[in-house]
Amino acid sequence: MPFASSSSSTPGFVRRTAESDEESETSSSDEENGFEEEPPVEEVDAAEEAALRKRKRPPPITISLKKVCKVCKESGHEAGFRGATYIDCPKKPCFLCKMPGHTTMFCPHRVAMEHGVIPAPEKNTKTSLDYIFKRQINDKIPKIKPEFVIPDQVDCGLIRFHSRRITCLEFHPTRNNILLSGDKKGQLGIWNYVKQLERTIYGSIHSCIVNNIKFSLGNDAMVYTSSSDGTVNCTDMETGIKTLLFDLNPEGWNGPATWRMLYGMDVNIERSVLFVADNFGYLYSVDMRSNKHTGEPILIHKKGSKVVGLHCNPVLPDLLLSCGNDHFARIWDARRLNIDSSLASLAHGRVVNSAYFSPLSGNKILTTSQDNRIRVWDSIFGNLESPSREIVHSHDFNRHLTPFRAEWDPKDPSESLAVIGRYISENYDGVALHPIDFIDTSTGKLVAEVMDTDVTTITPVNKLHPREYILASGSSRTILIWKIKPEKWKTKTEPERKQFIFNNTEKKRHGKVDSDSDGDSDIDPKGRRSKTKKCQSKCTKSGMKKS
DNA sequence: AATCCATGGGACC
DNA sequence: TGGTCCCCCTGGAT
Repeated sequence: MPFASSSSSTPGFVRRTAESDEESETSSSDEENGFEEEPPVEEVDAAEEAALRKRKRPPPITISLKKVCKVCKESGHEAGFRGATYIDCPKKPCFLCKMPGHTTMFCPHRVAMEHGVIPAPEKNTKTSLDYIFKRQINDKIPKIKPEFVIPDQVDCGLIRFHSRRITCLEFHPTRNNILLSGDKKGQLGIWNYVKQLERTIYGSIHSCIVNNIKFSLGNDAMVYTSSSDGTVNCTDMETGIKTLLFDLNPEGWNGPATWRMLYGMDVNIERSVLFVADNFGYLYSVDMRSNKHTGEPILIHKKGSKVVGLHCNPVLPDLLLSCGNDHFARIWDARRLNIDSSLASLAHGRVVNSAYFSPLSGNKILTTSQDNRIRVWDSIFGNLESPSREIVHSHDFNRHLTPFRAEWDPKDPSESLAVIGRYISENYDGVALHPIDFIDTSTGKLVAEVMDTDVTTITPVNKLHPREYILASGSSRTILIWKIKPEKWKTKTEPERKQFIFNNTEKKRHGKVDSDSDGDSDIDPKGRRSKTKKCQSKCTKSGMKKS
């Protein structure tokens, strides 16, 4: 059993570890009057003019007498945070669904905490009873699809031993308690999350971003990593000794026009072939027995564009799925790879961050695109012209974040449940938090969301354990482990949405702790006690490190 | 404490 | 095809 099994108070599961996270509290302030602290109008204009002069541009010819919107520079409204709620610029398209005519606040696809994916305008016209009623009616609607389980209780632990942001996570294929992590700097972390202090970091595996961590069947002591430094390495987990398998930049750095980076990687276990793809659209195959590059590089996406991801079909390993910056995901027969030989091209509105075959049957495809849509194709043997469903979800990202990827729950027999971090924040009791969403991809419904008041950063990297009810997340430099108690998991046909808010500081707990529950907080977003027990805080005062 | 910047991607010219 | 500017939620270095 992970998490040191002990009693329900989980003493072995230390939330804070030595040297971990002094700085993690920085952005937790939530002034309700941030706008009142803006400098006066004259200063704003002076600063703007100075900035413009600096850029050697003519000064503005108009003098605004009011505060201006920082997004559109017009007066009359202001975009930005009001407390923990972000107010959109009304002149811009909705930040969530990208359609004009409304702001994120009133987007029909808004993930609003009170009522799932129901359009937000109802927010102000209905009481919560209406939603309970509606939900109960909905529960009566029969479902054809197989059942799956959603979390009912979660427990959380975190650690910070990377020095840069986490870029990828992978559970060890056979050792249940081992999590591997890659970071922006090129380091590889190995963490036994049951024995908190048992962790290693290998600092010289790569020289920049680790984009993929994979294992090959047969030797689970060796871990394969690909990186934006253009190399694939095979590292012995025990010794940290690495073997260079593949190097796309043997000449060294000669500028961005020639520097090749590896973003996609997967292993065809049957054939012992490792596929990697670069930022110029090319696919490479490496024989894992001889560690030799085989064949010629093949252009699989628009020339000069980045191939973002690769995935081999779990049932038909010769089927290869790729996705790229050219707005396409493509299916290939790996035995007959050549230019223009793709079996299917799946069009997307923007860059495709990820594309995955479903983990059990391999028959479905789940993609995440920067157009803020998760797409599902229900059968690779069916019509692939258009997706079976498009789910609007906030995962637009800027360059400072690891791209969001919706990933299947490998344990869900119905191949419906997926997990993905959310970009847009919600106001959770005065704090802006970015939850991790569990989505039923068969209906598009949000069935659960988890977040921690100690982690105010965005959590783009998420990985579900292949066998256990555990979610690993990477949020900036922090790695989180969410344990979803198996005995508490419910099987449901129409899942009720669950929130898991970890409220770990005395400040945040103030007045909201369920005194009967041994320190477990039990609040809903408005600070009222909720009907069901939703969240558990495992951070006792003694377990916390205070600066 | 404020500012800079990383080698991103899109829109627009 | 290339240059320029813009961007809601970074975060380390200076």
